[in-house]
Amino acid sequence: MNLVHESAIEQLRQKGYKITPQRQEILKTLEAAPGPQSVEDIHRQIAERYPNMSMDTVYRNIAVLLELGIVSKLNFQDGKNRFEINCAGKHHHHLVCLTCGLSEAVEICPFNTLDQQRIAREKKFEITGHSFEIFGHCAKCREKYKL
Amino acid sequence: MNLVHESAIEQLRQKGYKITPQRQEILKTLEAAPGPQSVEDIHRQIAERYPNMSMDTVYRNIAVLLELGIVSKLNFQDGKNRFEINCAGKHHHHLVCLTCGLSEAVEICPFNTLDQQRIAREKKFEITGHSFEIFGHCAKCREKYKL
DNA sequence: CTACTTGCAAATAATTTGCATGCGA
DNA sequence: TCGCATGCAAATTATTTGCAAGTAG
Repeated sequence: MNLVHESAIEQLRQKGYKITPQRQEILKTLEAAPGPQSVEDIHRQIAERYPNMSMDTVYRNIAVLLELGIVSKLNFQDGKNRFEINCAGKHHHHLVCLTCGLSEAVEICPFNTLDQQRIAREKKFEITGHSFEIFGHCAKCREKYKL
Repeated sequence: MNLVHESAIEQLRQKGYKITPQRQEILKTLEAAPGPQSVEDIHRQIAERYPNMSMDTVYRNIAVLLELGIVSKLNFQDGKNRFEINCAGKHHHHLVCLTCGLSEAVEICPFNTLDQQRIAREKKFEITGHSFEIFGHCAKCREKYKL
């Protein structure tokens, strides 16, 4: 089946977390998502099929998935965090439209290994991650609102 | 006097905003700050001298300063936004310690003009800004908690 | 004087937590 | 069975907004 899914489930199991239907739904939703999803987004999608799924379960499970490094947290400056599943070998960042709020992935990552090593060495700082988002206005909004 | 301060005041004036003591205090606080400040940080510092300064005034004025490009908004993944004054010619980013929450500025910006132009062209995306933060553990915390 | 501002309080919005019940291993 | 998980509701935290009173220009 899906390798990402299997590996996530395996990691959960190994750390003593139980494989509940809710957890699986959250994973499935993130896997199927076209882009980063907010907790509300995730909840809404699952609630269509499981009306008694609660928001806090999403929050709690996202926290677990973050802890295990299965998902990443992104901030698009609109007051809510968004999450996306980490597909190995597909490191990327986002163009975030400040007008419509939609985001698009871009493959470029300007933060190269050399710079990382230099900073780690010079500052004795252990780097665990980085965030890089590009803000602006997308083609559609520029056209629509004459930006 | 302080050039940054003067230019900020001038911009406010030109846009029809009034130069209230509250606004000046907020600017002074940001100018004197050693790093990005949260709204609460700013409020606390001013409240020592002006006990009836309210939080919402800080929020409202930060919004104005952001609008005019006088300050930048930063997100350090801890649930609150932080702000810092834009000193011309001193573009930089931050090392954010996930243990103690403190940040340190680094001069490097990996996002070069060429990449910006390429993205703008290829995606027809108008870039207005970007955020780049490096997360991890600082030297002090690594020592203290044996990370 | 007059429009922009402020302070207060109440309203939102996002996220967290306590607790009794439920369910995977 | 046993401990992690869940759902519900209440609590927190960050931020926004309505409104009457205040003040810069």
